[in-house]
Amino acid sequence: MVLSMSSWREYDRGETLFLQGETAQAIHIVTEGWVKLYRIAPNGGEAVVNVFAKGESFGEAVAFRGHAYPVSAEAVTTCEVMRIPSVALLEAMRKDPEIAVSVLASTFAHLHSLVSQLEQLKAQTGPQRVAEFLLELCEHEEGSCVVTLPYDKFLIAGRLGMKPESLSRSFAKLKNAGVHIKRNHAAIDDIERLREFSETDPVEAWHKAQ
Amino acid sequence: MVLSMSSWREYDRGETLFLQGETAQAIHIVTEGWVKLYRIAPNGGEAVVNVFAKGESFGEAVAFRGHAYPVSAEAVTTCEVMRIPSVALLEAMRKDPEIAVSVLASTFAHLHSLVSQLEQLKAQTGPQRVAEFLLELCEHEEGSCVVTLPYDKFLIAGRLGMKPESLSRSFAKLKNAGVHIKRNHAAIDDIERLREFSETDPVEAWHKAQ
DNA sequence: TGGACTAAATGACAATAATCAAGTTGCCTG
DNA sequence: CAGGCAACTTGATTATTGTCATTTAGTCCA
Repeated sequence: MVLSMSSWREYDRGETLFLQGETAQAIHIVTEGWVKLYRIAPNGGEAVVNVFAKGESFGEAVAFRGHAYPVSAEAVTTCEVMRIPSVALLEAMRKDPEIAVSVLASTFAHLHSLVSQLEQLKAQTGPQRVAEFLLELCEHEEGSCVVTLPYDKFLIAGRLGMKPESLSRSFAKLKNAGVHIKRNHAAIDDIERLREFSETDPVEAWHKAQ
Repeated sequence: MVLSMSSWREYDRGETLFLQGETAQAIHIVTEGWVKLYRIAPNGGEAVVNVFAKGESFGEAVAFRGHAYPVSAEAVTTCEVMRIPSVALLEAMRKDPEIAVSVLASTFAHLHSLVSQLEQLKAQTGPQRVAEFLLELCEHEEGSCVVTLPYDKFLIAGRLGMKPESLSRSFAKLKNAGVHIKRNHAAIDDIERLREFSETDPVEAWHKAQ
């Protein structure tokens, strides 16, 4: 039932899914590619709020009330997105409250991710945020590994609240924590060591980075 | 029904309502005073995520899944808090899906507030964030007004992602935008002018602040 | 193979915010 | 009213980040 009312679309890189201020009438699920949520401040600055990958959904909380989107969405790669009209999901929710609970759970995940970002911005230095970003990409908890940077450095910088130049310098500092960047791959010598770097006091971290 | 299962408690200033990592079993509604939500980063830094006033609720999204709180909560003034066990609300939601929708709406409000904070941190300078904070306290859209700072400056600084000293200096810079601080009151000469300050380009704002 | 384009790194400098230290100010209490 | 405490302000210095300009490297395509 829900599926029957859903539509499905492809977007090219750079294409806009919706703009902040538009009235929300559907929730979106990324089925392929990457979508970024960003916000333009009145002074013109862009803040990347989140980047969603395959399987993730966004816009739940907004759509239900027909509020205006607080953010804009843009495809950062060619991608496929499923669109579920909010009326369809609302109806489903009325029939099965379990659905309501799982929508809430998903919304909570977003809330949690925003809280994490706030913590990082307020309490960590640039290189520490980069370290944490890399750690989240790792699949293991220890040892060494090589991760692929999921999108270009310009976007990563935005996501971490810094300029591309600063990201570049952060990568340079992380060499002392055993991280080597080559193209869009990052080789991490020792995951534990990198985690320690991201968790130590900023002033200590500074000495280590020298 | 829901109310019959709820409890009600007073907290002294500085008392902890819950700590991050604890399992959530209830949502909280502030009926008097102020409660801050904060998060301690692994490196020891504290990030104030939000400060809630009378009438506001928090913890909805977490409680439903019995997840661990991502943040800690502490009373910043003496306050009264209502506690609704999540089982009670879950049951109510099953009976009346409308409740689910309104819980989602409230969760969305939090989500929106977090997005705003991210935007401010990523795209605005310190003084601009302070200006915006003051504007949110104003009840009018234009003209002049006097607002009362809702909590002490140490906490305001934390909420805005800066050190108390920086807040102090920001206030000093805002004198040029027609803001005068006296004790815990801020007199704003011209709301429009202050808004313009918070919305102009950082580099322009700098010239104006000289 | 050789441009031409783009992404990224680097250097020099300005600007913003943190840190440390020293004053204020107001308030409470004996 | 003096003394002491706590919150806040101010000053001097350092560190981090942003900005602008330039260089390097990689990729595409004829």
